This record gives sequence, structure tokens and C-alpha cells, in this order.
Amino acid sequence: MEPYADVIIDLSVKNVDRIFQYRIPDHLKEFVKPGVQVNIPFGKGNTERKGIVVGLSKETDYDPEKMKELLDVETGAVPIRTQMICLAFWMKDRYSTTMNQALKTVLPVKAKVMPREERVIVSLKPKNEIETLLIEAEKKKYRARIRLYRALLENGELPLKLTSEKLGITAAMLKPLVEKEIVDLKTVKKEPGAGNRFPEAGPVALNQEQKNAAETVIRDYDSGQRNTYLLYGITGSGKTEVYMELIDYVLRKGRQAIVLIPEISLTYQTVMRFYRRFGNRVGIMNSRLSAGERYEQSERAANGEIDIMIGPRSALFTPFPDLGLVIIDEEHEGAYKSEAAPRYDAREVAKVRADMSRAAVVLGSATPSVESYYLAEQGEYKLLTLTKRAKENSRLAGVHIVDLREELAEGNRSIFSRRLKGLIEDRLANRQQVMLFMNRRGYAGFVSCRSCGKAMKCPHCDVSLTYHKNGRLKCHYCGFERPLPDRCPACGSPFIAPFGTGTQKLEEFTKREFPKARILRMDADTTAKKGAHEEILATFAEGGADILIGTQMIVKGHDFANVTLVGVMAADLSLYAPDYKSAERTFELLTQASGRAGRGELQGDVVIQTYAPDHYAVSSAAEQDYLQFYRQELLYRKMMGYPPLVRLLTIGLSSKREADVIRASEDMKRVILREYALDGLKVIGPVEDSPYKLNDNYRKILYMKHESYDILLKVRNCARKRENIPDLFRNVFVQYDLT
DNA sequence: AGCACGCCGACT
DNA sequence: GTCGGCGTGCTC
Repeated sequence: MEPYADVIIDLSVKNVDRIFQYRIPDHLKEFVKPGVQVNIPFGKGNTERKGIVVGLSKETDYDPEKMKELLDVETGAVPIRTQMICLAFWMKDRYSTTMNQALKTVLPVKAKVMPREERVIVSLKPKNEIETLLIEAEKKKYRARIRLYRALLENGELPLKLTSEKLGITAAMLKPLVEKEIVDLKTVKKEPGAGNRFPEAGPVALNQEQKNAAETVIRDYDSGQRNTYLLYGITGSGKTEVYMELIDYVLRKGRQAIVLIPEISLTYQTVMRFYRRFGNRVGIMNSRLSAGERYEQSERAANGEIDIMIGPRSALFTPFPDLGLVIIDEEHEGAYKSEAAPRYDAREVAKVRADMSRAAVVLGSATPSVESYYLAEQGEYKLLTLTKRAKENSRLAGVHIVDLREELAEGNRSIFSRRLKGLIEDRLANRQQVMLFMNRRGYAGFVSCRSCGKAMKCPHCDVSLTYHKNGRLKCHYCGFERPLPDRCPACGSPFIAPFGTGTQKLEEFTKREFPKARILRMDADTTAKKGAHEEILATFAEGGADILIGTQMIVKGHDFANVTLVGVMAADLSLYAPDYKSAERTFELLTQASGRAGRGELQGDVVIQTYAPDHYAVSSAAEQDYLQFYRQELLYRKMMGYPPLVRLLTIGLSSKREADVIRASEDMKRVILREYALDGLKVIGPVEDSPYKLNDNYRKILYMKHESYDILLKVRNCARKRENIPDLFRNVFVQYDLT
């Protein structure tokens, strides 16, 4: 009875996505256990490949004579891995991916750990001198220095990397300060806890609502119950304090916590808040970390060097040995659903992972997703509500809806309504700041021929190219770029005109309308450079501009005390997207945008310009009334038969050859209808995805609706089986999304 | 993914 | 005659 190692090989190809068994040489016996990485000979040429041991078996169906031996074992594995492998098994079925891909998502990739050193900026002067320097810098408007001194006053020692990224501080700017011996750059050995950050701030006193919320969770926990909670708290109600209270509680139980945050809101301020409360027990994950650093973070978590991990959805797979709590902040954010390979939903996976280690899950949001609130109503989640603003002095902004149709009817052809224009002028006169928000990128950004009317299209995708100020045309989907042609490629006419992207265009109009205002623009183009994001926000925060123009990214996260006016240029732009969630998304964006005005002591105003003033997504956002929106939206979903009232299976098919994708999608529909017609299954499509052609692939979608998740699961498995018909699906890529 | 086997056209 | 094109199938 010789045990064999069951191995999944590191190849994401269907045919090899199964268990291969290997004999274990004697000298490796003690190291081979589920979860370890092994090197194995594979295929005709015995090419050396990596694999992961998922189990040990006593028996085999395979000819033991032909069975090969393991070559090598990667040592140093931890038992938590077994749990993570179980999680991968679950994900493989749930999201229909290969086992290999599921494993890769769940297990940290072993990578070379770069030297355990980091560069830090240390202050050489005492606090009061820095304060003097700060005042000087403020006088001279040295913006980068102001940021640096402020940070130094708070912290004394700043890791260079974090600082340069989050505060937009460059080497050139530091040089003179080093020469003047104000600061020094030191290379320090990274302590196990990444620097000597000790908790500086104790717990904050919670208000009654916050206490109630935290105590509900703690009571359940103490009585052995583990639930998923939906913490619905209006903007500014202090959800983070509740999170911290709960984290503190599980930490005292000797367990660990994971905090998921959408990447975009993982700001310097957020990170610092956690450091101040929990000191060096906090680990941070973000996409900027190298593979080595990420691996190191996982190791520290597995070894018990840290207890809290903050990061985007991938931080969910932090191998904590005794996970006690998972927090998902801004629960409604789309970023929690993966777009790539295992298209997992972090909220779902969190629940499964939490169940495995007897942990609780807390989802928090000011505008919960309709799905989550529905689950809370159904009793699936426990609802915790915060209705009061934690800071007394912050007042709700006054919201004005402007009907753009009326503006036009009354002869105003500008993109600024009279009301918005008037308020901007008022703010400029009072030296207060304004944010102008355009909720769609690339709006009217295409280039068309004035003779034949044809728009310039991407040769690889079924979308118009977008004109950029540098005179080039870009595809926002695949990155294709070309110069603006002198003549229309279709008819040869020389009269072709660029329109400028939405935000660029808005910037131009704003300059024309308010020539004296200092304007900053923030969108995908201006933030392409690393660190530009933080730089722009920091500049604006310090009063380096009067008006900030931008897309979604300006309304998420940051609070600016001096912003007292937010203008939404065209609220309904995102309302008519071909997607059942478009109203929800519009509501979220408008609510967030409105929340940006009047975060400080000054009274704020919000102007929402729209062609659909009566749409409930617009009106409820204006009234900051989530429940009103939720009720309406649920009615709409019920009427139309959309989730969460029915379950939805989306099958996406794509192929380089249009004929193949048409044939395959029609075939799949036929087979599904034949097998499941009696079960009351609704099949819609195949319809063209948008864009239809992307990266040279033609894309079709099939939608299937049914009340029962299990039926749709069966449908999906039936469809997957159909994929094995080689001549129909050989060149067709299929992916599934089951909601 | 790689590699081998195998069945057709083009060239030494 | 044989070299090499890639379509097909297998890998513990």
C-alpha cells in the first residue's frame, strides 16, 4: 500500500485539468501533503512542470508500472493551505474554471522576496522646527513640502515608497531638504511589523447607534453564532469605527481579521487610520506590491506576525491560521466581482471562507447593493443600521435638480445650466472649491466624417475610436492607437472632425466660461502615470485648483473640506446602459457625488443636471433616500424579472470567427431549450455583447432566467458538457456567470 | 502547454 | 522518394 500523490498540474488547459498521480520517493515522503507545490515530469518529453498536491490516495486506476515519480517538493507549507485548497475546489465548481486557475487565485504565488529593507524618510529636526518650516512652506506655497511636513508631524518616520506614491513626493523634491539636513533618507531593515508603528490612538467613543451595531455582532459571536451582517450606514455615520471595534474584539479572542476595500478607496488616510489604532499588527495588500512582497505578506499572515490584512478582493485569500472576521467595506462596489478568469464574487467567497473557519462577515455600505439589501430583508443577512452622522457639524448638502430640456427650451444651449453657472460663479468669488462630475468617459469622444457621417472605428473592436488631445485616436477597449487621418477612410473627404472626450470637452467649456478659474482634470488619461491619481487629489485638497473635473474616480473616497459645490453634468448618461443594474449604478454615483459637497463646516450645494428629472434613480439620490430607491428598484426588477427576484445565468461566447460564434450560440440555445423547456426556464438571446467585436473576437450572450438556482446550475452543467462537441466549440471560448 | 504521430503537398 | 506543413490526441 503505497500512497500516491494526487497532483494538479500548472497548466490552464481543459484536458489536463484533472488529477494526475505520482509515486512519492522515500526521501520526500515526510514533505508531501495537501497544499505543497511539487515538481513533476510531465508528458512525452518528461518536461519538468510545477503542480500542487491536492491529496494522497492509497489506490489508483492507473497502471502503477507507468506511474512516474515526483521530482521535488517545495518545503515550508502550512496547514492553512489545506483549507484554502478546499476553497479552491468550491470556487472551481461555483465559477466553472479550471482547478489550476482556482488554486492560483487562492494560494499565494511563491516568489523571490526582495531584500527585507526599506527606505524611510526620517525627520532630523524636532517637532516645533518642522512646524515652523511648515508655516514657511505654506507662505511660499511649496505644495509638496507642505504635504511632507504635515505627514512628518503626524509620523516622524515615513516609508519612502508609500510616501512617494500617496503624497506625490519625488526624489528631486527631497534632495534640497536632505542637503539642508532637515530630513534624512535611511535604509532600515524591515522589522517583522514593517517599521516601528505602534498604536497611537485608542478606541474612539462610539455613539449609541454604533455601539448597538457592534454589540449585536459581539453578542452573536459570544453565543457561538456566526452570521453575515449588512451594515447600512449613511455617509459619515462612522462605519469604520464599528469595523475597528469588531476587529479589536476578534483580535482579543486571538483570531485574525480581513478588511476588504475597493482598490480605489485604499487611500493613505484609510491605511493610517488602521495603523494608528492597531500599529504593526496591520498588513496592507495592494496591486502595486510586487509578487515577492505579496508573498511575504502572506507568509507574515500565516506565521502570525500580523492579525489584520487590508486590501482589495484578493486579500480575501490571506492565509490567516484562525480567521475570525471578514469586513467588506463599500459592499456595493463592482470591484468585488472579478472580471478575469475565476470570475468570483468576493462577497460570496468571503461567506464560504468564513464558514470554513467559523468567522463572521460584515458587509458595509451607504448605498447597499440591491442584492444585499434584499438578502437582509429575507433574513439571510442581519441588518445593522446607522442613521446619524457621527460628526454633528456636517450638514447635508442642498440638492437641486435641473431639467436640461427646460434649459434648452428657454434658450440656454450651454452645457452649464443657469443655476450651476450661477453657483460656480458664487463659489469662485468666495474662494471655495467646485467639483464637476461627468459620469461617463469617452462621451462624444469619437471622430466622424462630416461628408458621409461615418465614425472612425477600431479595426479590432466594434467601437468608435476616441480622440485624444495629442492628436491620436485610441480604442478604450483594446488600446489600439492611430493618428488622426487627413481624409475619411470611407469616402475620402478631408472634412473630418474630432469632438474631444467628455471630460476634455468639459474642461474646454469650463475654461471658456470661467477663464479665471484654475482647473484640474482627473480621468483615465490624466491618471495613466503612476502616482498621478494621488498627485491630482493632493493638489486639489491643498487648494491648488478651484475646479476639479472628472469621471467616477473623483467621487469615490476623498473628502475635501473646502468643496461646497458639486455639479453632475448629465446624470442620465449612465442610466440607459444596456444592463439591468444601470439604475442602481446611477443612484450610487449620484449619491456619492452629492456626498462630496459640504464635508466640512460650510454649507454645500449639489446641482444634478438631467434629462430625466423624474426617474426614481435621480430623484431618490437627490433626496439621499436609499430606501425609497430600493423599493422602486425592487418593483422594477420584479416587473422585468431580474435578480435578485430571479436567478440569472449568463453564458458569454466568443470567437475570432463570427460564423462560429453564431453557430455555437444558436446550438447552445437549442440544446438548453430541448432539455429544460418544461421547467419554465426563460432563454433570451443570443444577443450581441457590447461591444460586439472586442480584440478581434465576436461576442454573443445568452441569458437564462429561473427562480431556482439549482435548475440554472444544471443548465450550466449541461451547457458545459455541450462544449465538448469539438467541431462546434473548437474555436469558441465560453464563460459563465451565475447570479 | 508541449510533444509525437500521422496524413497530404512541394521540392531535392 | 522525402521533408515539413499543421490537425489531432495524449500526458500519471
